[in-house]
Amino acid sequence: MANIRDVAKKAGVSVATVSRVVNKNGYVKKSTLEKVNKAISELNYSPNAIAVSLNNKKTKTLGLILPDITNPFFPELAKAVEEVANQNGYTMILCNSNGLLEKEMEHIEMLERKYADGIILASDSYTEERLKGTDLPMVLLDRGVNPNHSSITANNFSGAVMATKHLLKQGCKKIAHIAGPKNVLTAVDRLKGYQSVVRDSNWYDGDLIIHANYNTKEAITATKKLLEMDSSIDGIFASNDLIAIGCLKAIRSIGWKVPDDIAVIGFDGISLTDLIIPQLSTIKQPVYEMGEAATKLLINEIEVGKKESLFKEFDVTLIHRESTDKRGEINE
Amino acid sequence: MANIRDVAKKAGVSVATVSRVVNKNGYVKKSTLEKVNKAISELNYSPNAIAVSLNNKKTKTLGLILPDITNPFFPELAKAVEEVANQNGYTMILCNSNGLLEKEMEHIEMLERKYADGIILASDSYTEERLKGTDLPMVLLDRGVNPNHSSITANNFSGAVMATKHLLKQGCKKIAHIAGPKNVLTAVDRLKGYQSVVRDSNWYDGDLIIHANYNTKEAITATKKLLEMDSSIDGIFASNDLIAIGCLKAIRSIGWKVPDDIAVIGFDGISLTDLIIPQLSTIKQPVYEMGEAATKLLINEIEVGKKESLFKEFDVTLIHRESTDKRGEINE
DNA sequence: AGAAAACATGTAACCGGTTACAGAAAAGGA
DNA sequence: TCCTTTTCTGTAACCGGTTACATGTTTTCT
Repeated sequence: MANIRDVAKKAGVSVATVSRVVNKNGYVKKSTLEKVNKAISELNYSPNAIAVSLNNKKTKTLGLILPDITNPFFPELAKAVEEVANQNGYTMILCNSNGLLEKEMEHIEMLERKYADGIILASDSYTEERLKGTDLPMVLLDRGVNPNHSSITANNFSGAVMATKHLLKQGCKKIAHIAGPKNVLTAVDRLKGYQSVVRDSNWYDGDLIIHANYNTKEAITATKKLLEMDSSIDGIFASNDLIAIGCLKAIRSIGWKVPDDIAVIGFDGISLTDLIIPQLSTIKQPVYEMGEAATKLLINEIEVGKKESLFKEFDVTLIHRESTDKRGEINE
Repeated sequence: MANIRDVAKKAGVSVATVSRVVNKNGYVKKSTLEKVNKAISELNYSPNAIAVSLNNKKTKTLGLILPDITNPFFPELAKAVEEVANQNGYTMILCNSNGLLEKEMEHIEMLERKYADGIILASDSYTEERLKGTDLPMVLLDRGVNPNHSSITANNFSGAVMATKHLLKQGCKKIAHIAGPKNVLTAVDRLKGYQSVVRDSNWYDGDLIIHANYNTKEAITATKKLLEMDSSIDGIFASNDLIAIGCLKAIRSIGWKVPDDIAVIGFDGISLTDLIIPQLSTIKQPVYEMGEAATKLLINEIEVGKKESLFKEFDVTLIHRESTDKRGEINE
């Protein structure tokens, strides 16, 4: 591949002039410009991005670190990040941390060595102290307010409130909550939202809360355990959609009917919820918008610098579908 | 961040010596090595990957271009690629082409400029001629044999045969096929597999084949059309799982029962098939293994060079679940 | 002991760009 | 016309590494 010296030679000018033409800065006589452009197109020259990066310490590369792209919540996020990045001339490196702090740190170090310009970190496990070594621009997803980094979140608390109230409105008399892991911020907020609604009900009992990881398998066991313990439960608010799907499977396996015997609502709004039967009610996060906002925020920090950490919280919306439709409000 | 000259100065040696220590090549006296290592750890030095790349023209970066990470088939592939890449010290750039040739070419050019070491291309739309400008190592997914590039495929034809025969064995008397787009290779192979089994049946008719894109929405319309046209159809082989899910929804909306009135089988084996109700029978591709193989092949081509193009075809497996279980073979 | 081989380290060119600086040419102003 | 300003272009240092080559020091072997 042709380099800048080849072009300079062919055009009969110096490399500096070629550089000026390519970057459209400095003075260049019209006739020279034409000569250079001719040489450029004849040699099919385009500047070596590595060499450029070595100079300006910018690679036009963003890192996206997430627990697991295989978790259906993340592909849409990744897509948003990639698209916005591309629109701004950036490229996206995808890293799976499997939720491991170690992996996260490895990835961050790698991205630093490779001179990534910034990082979007969607992490369960991150603790602030571990990050302080890094001075790369970084935007956090789902991490809550934080003095050093901007962050993007959905309103998990109010979403949980909506979900729980929705179950009540549908006529549920005893609502259980399958919560996510105790150390995950979003799970904690959703749990708090649930509690804030039901705490003062006469049927409320701490045993109605059971913890599970954000996946289907564990949710099945948890649900069975829950319903064995108390068969008067007629509503479940699951901390995310994958858990909710686990509920649905467990419920079906013991022969109960959804939503008549028991209503189920999830959280996240992954597309799967629309594909399963019965269709799952859920609290939808504007995932794409969140990824978009995170990326724009990051790019802005990279390009114009950061004044202060921003904390942006997105509203969630209730999607009412079959799995909670005890009152037949949905007409297909 | 400290650079090699800082380390050299601190250790009282030349940069060449530091480089030798870092890369463990050439001769270095034990005492010198210790001095240098001390300086390295004190300064927390790690070599600038950009500068290294500028020298050896290798970035330890792979590009993965795929139509849409949002399509549930791809996250697992992406994960495999990322994991294998990481294990070998590579990093993965993810690119969505949205199935557009233009976008694909843009991404390839960008990856070239950024000195990616190789590309894994999972493409529907690619045509050989467009690619000939590139001399980057490249492995193709789902593209069939090809003189210039190695490729990884699943055995789509034999999978389609398995699916169709499975429906027959379950007692289906008239099997329709919802095929994927005509210009997509995998879709064509699957169609051929279907035809090879049913061609000579007395009930066979070209109208039993209908085309749809690889998504749920179109599949719903297609299914309804199909069943309106011929209500004696009692089995559908869908060209992929997303289409199959569309079938399920359409069938349900007209009040038929799966699998009693009609059996449905998909293709791909995405995890969704296990989560929906009824659980979907499908032909499972070993997606992770395919991504793994593609990445290993690519890295091998990058590091040891390529002798010839390899064409590796993976076997698929039938997963028999509720959606085709007309004979009650499955005991839960 | 002397020569050859192995070990140890530094100098400087190079990868492919950008850019500060300097000098020359053209344009503008008095 | 002469001086100042603006335009134009080239030289060379620099970004942060790697490595060929030269040179010097030890070891090893006869």
